[in-house]
Amino acid sequence: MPSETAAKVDIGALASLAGYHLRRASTAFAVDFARALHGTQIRQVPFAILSVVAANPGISQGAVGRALGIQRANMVTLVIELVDRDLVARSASNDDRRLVALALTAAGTATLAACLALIRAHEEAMLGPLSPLERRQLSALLGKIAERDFHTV
Amino acid sequence: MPSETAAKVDIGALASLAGYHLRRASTAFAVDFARALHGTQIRQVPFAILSVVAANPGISQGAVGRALGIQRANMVTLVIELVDRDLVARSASNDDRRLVALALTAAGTATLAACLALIRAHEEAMLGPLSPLERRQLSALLGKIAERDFHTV
DNA sequence: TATTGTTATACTCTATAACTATA
DNA sequence: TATAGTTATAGAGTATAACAATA
Repeated sequence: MPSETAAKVDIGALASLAGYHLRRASTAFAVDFARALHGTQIRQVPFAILSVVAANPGISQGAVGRALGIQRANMVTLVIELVDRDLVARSASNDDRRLVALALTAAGTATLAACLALIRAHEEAMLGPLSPLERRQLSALLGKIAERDFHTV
Repeated sequence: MPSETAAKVDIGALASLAGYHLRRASTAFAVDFARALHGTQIRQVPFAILSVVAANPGISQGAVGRALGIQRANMVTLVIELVDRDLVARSASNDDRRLVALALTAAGTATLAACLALIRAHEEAMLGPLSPLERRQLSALLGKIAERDFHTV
């Protein structure tokens, strides 16, 4: 009987946990993000890096990681990917030769803009059921939660 | 100069994206969940399975997966882990011999209760900065977003 | 000593494809 | 033919430890 579709199962204690709903909503966004940006080959985390580098030309690799909650060790592979795709350029800092300075290439700037347009449409679709007031409320509430010491993007 | 602590870097366009804040908040919850339940060896996804099975004794493995957005293939390993730890018991359904019926063992019931107490404290800490009204608002808003066809936990 | 970037490695979660046994 | 469970495998994100170069 194919008419059994979605049986609406009771999820128990889970229903009262904010962490669970946060996880489901976040994953839903991630899935739709991947769908919306499939053509660009840009994923959520690399996009976040592009956004931070664009806002801070010459920023060090480590500083980008700290801003996004990405560990040093994991930044390496992510940056290499962006450099290999010619979206980000690396240069040695003169002041402190331990630092690697990052900046967007022309292609990186163009890609960021193109992605942003796709992401705006994706967000609009995902937030569809929310009024402008509710969207502001959501942002404010999430901000209060995540405004701490966290690691990890 | 160690006083540079958290340089408050501008994250650019990211700051206006609900998906980004959702991801950060969700990850923050996941990290603290792992910390709070470290002693129990129970992770977010296995806990979700325990919760659904507890609320629906005898439910099939596939139905649990559909309720939580976990794919059939991925349910297998997760259920095996819970069975190996004697938290969940499997039995063959009489009506439809393709189905595997799941139920909590006594140990599973006890573990679920113990985890829930730890999770309540963890949620209380994570939602600390939110008033009771704001918590209800957050739940309602997340519910509106995730109330769709999604897959994936 | 402390920090940056790096390498190596492991674990969790998620995804797809193909197989079997039942229906 | 369709579904449930399974197996195998891969990709993405995140975690820790240890090393070299530099401060």
